[in-house]
Amino acid sequence: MAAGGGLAYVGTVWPEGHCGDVNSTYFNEGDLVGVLTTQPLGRPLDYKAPEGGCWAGAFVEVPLGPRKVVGVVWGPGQGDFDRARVRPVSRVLDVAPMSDAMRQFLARAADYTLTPLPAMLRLATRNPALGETPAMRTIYRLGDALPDRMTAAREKVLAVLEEYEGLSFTLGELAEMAGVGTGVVKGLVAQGAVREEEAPRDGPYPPLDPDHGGKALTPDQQAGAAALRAGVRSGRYGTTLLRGVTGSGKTEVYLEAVAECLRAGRQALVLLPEIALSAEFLARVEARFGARPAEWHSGLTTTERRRAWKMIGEGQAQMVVGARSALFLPFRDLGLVVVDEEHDTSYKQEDGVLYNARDMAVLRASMADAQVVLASATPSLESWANVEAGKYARLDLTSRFGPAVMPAMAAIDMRVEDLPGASWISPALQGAVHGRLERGEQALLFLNRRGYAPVTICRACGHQIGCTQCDARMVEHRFLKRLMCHQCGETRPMPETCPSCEAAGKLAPVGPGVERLAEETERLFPDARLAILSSDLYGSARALKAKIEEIASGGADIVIGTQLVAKGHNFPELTLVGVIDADLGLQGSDLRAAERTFQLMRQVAGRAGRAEAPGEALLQTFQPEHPVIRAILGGDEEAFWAAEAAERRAAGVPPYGRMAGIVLSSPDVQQAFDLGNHLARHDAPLRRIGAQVFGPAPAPIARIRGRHRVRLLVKADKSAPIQAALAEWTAQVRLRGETRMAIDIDPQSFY
DNA sequence: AGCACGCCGACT
DNA sequence: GTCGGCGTGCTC
Repeated sequence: MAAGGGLAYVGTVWPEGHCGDVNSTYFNEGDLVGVLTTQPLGRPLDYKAPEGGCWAGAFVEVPLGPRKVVGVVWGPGQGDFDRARVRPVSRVLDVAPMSDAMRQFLARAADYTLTPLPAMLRLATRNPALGETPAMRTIYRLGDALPDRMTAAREKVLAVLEEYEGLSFTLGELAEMAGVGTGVVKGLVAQGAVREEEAPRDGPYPPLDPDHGGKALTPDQQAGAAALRAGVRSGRYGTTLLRGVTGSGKTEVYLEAVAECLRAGRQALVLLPEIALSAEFLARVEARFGARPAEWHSGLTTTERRRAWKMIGEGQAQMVVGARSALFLPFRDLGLVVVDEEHDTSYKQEDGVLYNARDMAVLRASMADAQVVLASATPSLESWANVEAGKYARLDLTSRFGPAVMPAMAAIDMRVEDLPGASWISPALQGAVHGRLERGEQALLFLNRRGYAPVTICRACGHQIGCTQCDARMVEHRFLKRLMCHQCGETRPMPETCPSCEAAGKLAPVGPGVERLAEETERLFPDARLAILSSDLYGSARALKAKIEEIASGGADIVIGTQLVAKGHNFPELTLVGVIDADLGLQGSDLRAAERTFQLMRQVAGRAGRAEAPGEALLQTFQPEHPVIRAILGGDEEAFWAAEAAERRAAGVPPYGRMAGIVLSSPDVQQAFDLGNHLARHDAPLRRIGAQVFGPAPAPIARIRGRHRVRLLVKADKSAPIQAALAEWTAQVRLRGETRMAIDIDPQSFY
């Protein structure tokens, strides 16, 4: 820990023990060190250690050509560069060095994802102003002298300082806590009874108390909590799949594991999908531990970001609640990683690097002797298979917390419902909604499609309006009065005439989006208060979260939402969920279509009936006999997973085989295809490990932002060393001009 | 990533 | 002649 609670900042000498690594190396002045920067050079460059030497892992500033860049001392220098041209490290930055374990983790993660190491380092240092001296602020502490005249106001100020000795307050904070004006504090300063000090703005986070506010747990929860606590106490790596239906109290259970981790003096990380990172969740953590944890997500300001990054690196933040990139924070001593909603597909996305946060969490934990808890109501097939294979432990929370039960689920067979054109709410569903409205309960109509209508067609010539930059149709957003491409985000005004045949007044919307569904709902239920929840309707994540909270507190009778309503928000009044198009996710030939639809439908249905009133979920479908629809309705999850697993195993695809997607993109289709064909022909490195190449073929979205995309798929045995083979294979080609190659290990979709 | 170098088309 | 296009290569 930094001396003096973070006061001894400037010029801190990071001692040996501080790194958390017993065997970290020290380099004397003039020694050759290898410094890794975020510049895409592929490997560390040699520099001379600066005056005073430096530790391996130190953050440094080095000259690179005419510039100065930030880097990390990765290890000893290579010594293969003309010694006379080696330049010295400019300076060592005043932040905690990167631990050996963190450097190893980044290296392993880079190997796994076939990402250049500098890009990996960028993920771990994507935070502001490391090189700058920290901003200071004035804080107020108890002084040595007594005031010559004691008043009631002065007493209050001194009482606050005595009660919270060791904590530091700004002028405003102290005055507010004492309930006095700032003049009183200033008066005490003049008399020496209160001392002014300069302290870094980046202060430690308030301590969390593992025994602050434990809730009474059900026997089921107690058993789960005990098992997780034992895992944390072991001080070794282990992964547990914590399965429990919505409302079964998973959060309470894993917070007990966090508590045990805090007791052990180690740091805990809770990963959430970005959208689920809500004030509600943070309030629950605060209620349990008596103070707010550190946060890490895209909405932080530069100052908050730097404080979190530095304090986590010094072990001055015991718990971090964050989105997936929090996995790359410089924890001193990580003892537990919770991945909540572990099946969520947003864990696998581009941050410049293609990685799956769930898998990287397991990798990082295994290298840090930490425990992993994967929590979900509907686990991914990967995790299910890892449990079956004995790699993960499994805990099931079966009973729902409180009096509510899982909603009754039923299909509405749309083949026999009599629906006029341009309407999507069947009479059966309308009836159910009426019933809920009469009882003063909330209903949710779920449609996983943003906008007004997914297709705009010309009734004169049949033309469908597409994006000029992408191979995708423009989606009408009536709220914005524009057409929008959901691939590149480009918008343009809704045209009056057909762009193809120029006929006027012939453009017609086809199919529903949530906005159009809202229109129909308004017609059917003119007296109900409507709310639409769609990620594009609110300017910011903050505004969206505010809207969600308004709805949760009863600010709407009917909620119309896209999939973001499925993600971990409590709507206590909600008792009916109507899925407008349960077949939507089953179209196409994606390998994971069944799994995703199953997860999404179960999750959405789980929104209904959390509190006292029993819930009901109705699925509108044109194929009620479809095995996935039947599995969703039947609720036999084990049977569904087993059947799905058997199919995947037979096909030799993930999680029973390994796959990689290679996307080549270029403004010129021919160049992308030529490169793809060249790779496909020179597949010796892949054949050697028994892997097959499919393609090249146009990618699922053949053009995005004006770049044509060509895709190759590689399929190999589970045990085959696919990364090494892919590296050798792709090294055979050199990318020229505008052509780009992206390698996606374990892709989420396999069209 | 930047930034320099260098080798070919249309301008004062 | 020379300004400037961006392909290629280098950065310790």
